[in-house]
Amino acid sequence: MARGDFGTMHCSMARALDVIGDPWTPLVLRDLYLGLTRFDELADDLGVARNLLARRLDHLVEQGVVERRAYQDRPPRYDYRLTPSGREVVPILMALTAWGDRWVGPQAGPPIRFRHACGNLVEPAMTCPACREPFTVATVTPLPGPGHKSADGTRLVGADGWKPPRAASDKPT
Amino acid sequence: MARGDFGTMHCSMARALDVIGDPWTPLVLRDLYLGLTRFDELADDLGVARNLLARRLDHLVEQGVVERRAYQDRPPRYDYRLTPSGREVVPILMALTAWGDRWVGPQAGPPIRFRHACGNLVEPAMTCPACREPFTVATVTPLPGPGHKSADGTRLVGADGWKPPRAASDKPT
DNA sequence: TCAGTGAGTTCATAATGTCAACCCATTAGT
DNA sequence: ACTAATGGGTTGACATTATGAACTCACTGA
Repeated sequence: MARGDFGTMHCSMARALDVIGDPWTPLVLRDLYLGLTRFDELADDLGVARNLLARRLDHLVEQGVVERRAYQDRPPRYDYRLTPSGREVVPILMALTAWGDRWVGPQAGPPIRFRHACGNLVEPAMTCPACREPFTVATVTPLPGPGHKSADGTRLVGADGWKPPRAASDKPT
Repeated sequence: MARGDFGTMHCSMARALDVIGDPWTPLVLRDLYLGLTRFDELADDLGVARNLLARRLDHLVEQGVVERRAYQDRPPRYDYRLTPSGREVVPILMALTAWGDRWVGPQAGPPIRFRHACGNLVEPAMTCPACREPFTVATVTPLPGPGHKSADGTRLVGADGWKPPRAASDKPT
């Protein structure tokens, strides 16, 4: 199984990873979110090799996450913007950033925080929209959906007696 | 800038990506969450090269996201479990899965869904814990935090007049 | 005319990933 | 006692991908 097959796997996460699973890609998307739009800005800001950045951007455009548009004609010049699907990834990147702060961040405290329109300074976390409680492995159960096939790592889903993973420090059963 | 430097960048997301940014790693963590624990189970389920899986697991153990423990002594046999930080990544993976369903998933519908302890079948989404509204790029503002340094892609954060990215279909200003 | 900008491309080299085969200690089957 | 199977890897050859620097090409502005 090679990385090139991610896009055809019957697994939504693998398919998502095919689009944004490259290590540079989330950083590119974050920069587009923060307001950088041009090739050189991205290359300079991230320090990524320019040919690699070109490939990543092409891929993101193909996948519909980023749009390439001309902002002048002579000479032709382009910039890059998030599409609706691209904008929907951003909160996930915020959650990832918050996780990084919590567990592997620099000692000095979070370099970046987020304020919601309601006025609150919030730590991005997954919350159940219905009851407002945070999602954790202990309070969420995976179930087979309409497109479920029992294969490729999802075969445990929906098995009778499924339990959230034991804490690493728990005794084996 | 090489991928090897991600762990030392002054950016919580880059540091998070250093830990879980490899394309296989989220799939490994998902399998551990779903209940697989053994090397061979993971290798067979994912189809990942075994030496690569060994390296990924070592890295995850080093970073404290996964714990390796002996479950028998003769012959020595080990399994892998999520640590607290590992369990905290899982909701982010759920969000990624949901994004994949929405934008790049198979036509047949989501292969997997999630039920919260409150009884609701929910689409994992980032929600403001205070006001219960979903996070979007339009309702969240990034601000410099206590550990902020103006460098490496975060220099736009907190700039006066920062605005969420325009829709790709909007006219340029 | 000459330097600079923006958006890349090309090339040599280095690092990683992939695949198949192998190893080792033990247990199960015959 | 011999044989195969299990589990958790390691080794090595080969293929793919990433990196970094230099180069291109079409302008623009001084």
